[in-house]
Amino acid sequence: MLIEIDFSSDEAIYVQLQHQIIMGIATEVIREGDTLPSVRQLADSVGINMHTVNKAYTLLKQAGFIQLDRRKGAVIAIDVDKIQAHAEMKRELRIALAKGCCKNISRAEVHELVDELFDEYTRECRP
Amino acid sequence: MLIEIDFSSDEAIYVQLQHQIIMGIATEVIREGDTLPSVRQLADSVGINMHTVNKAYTLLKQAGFIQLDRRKGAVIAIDVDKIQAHAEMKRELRIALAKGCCKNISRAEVHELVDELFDEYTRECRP
DNA sequence: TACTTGTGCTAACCTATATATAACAAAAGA
DNA sequence: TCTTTTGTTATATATAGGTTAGCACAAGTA
Repeated sequence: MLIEIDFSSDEAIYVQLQHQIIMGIATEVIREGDTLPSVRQLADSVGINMHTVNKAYTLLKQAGFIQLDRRKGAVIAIDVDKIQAHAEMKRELRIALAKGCCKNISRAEVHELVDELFDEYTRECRP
Repeated sequence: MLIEIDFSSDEAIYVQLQHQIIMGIATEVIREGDTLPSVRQLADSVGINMHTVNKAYTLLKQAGFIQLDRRKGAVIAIDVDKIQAHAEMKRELRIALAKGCCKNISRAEVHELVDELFDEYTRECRP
């Protein structure tokens, strides 16, 4: 999986790493059971410090996206907690949608945008 | 408009201020033309520094939610740039929805959530 | 044995956040 | 006119977060 970091971005490197790996799972570039490069390998290939990668991996583990195993390295393993995931999404969407509402973006336009984004994700999202 | 700050939150105070004011506009607690308290008044009433409020106001001005006038103070004035607002929302939703997709939250469930959130906003969102 | 793995620790550097204090010109009100 | 309040700018300080560096260890691999 190709990972690219924008060093001029105002987003922290470890946050960018998390986002790219989550996008990789959603778009099925990487799938359950696949392994990510080790913290040292990824740090070397991207050109950042080992601890920055470790921070991203640790947070992804806490969020239930990967599991860290000394034998296998970082393995994609989704721990589905729909209650928590739903609550987290609601919290994140509340402000984003309010901003759009202030800017006269209609409910229908948001629905269109959701469909557009979901079409990017090839991963099967079960109801 | 009542503003409450959670000092134990990991969100910066000036970010919390922005969010609460944006939510206030979306829920029509404050409307176009209404004035916000001055930076010093709000700082005093909330118990924070003047510069923290000023930072929030300046960013809200740059984002096109308020206008700062030496005579009237901070006035709610929406500068609608739908192109930019749409792009910004798309960027913010991309990661949030990808997370949900990984956690098996379906497209339909997201649509429900969008409707649920939009029902909180009483402001008329024109298409 | 030699190597790599995740993990833990300390230290240093830079930036971001928040505070305090001060000062200024423009506008409002008395 | 005088005073007060306004947004704005500036400087300084303290704390927290992000990133890097180097070192070390136990567990697992080749």
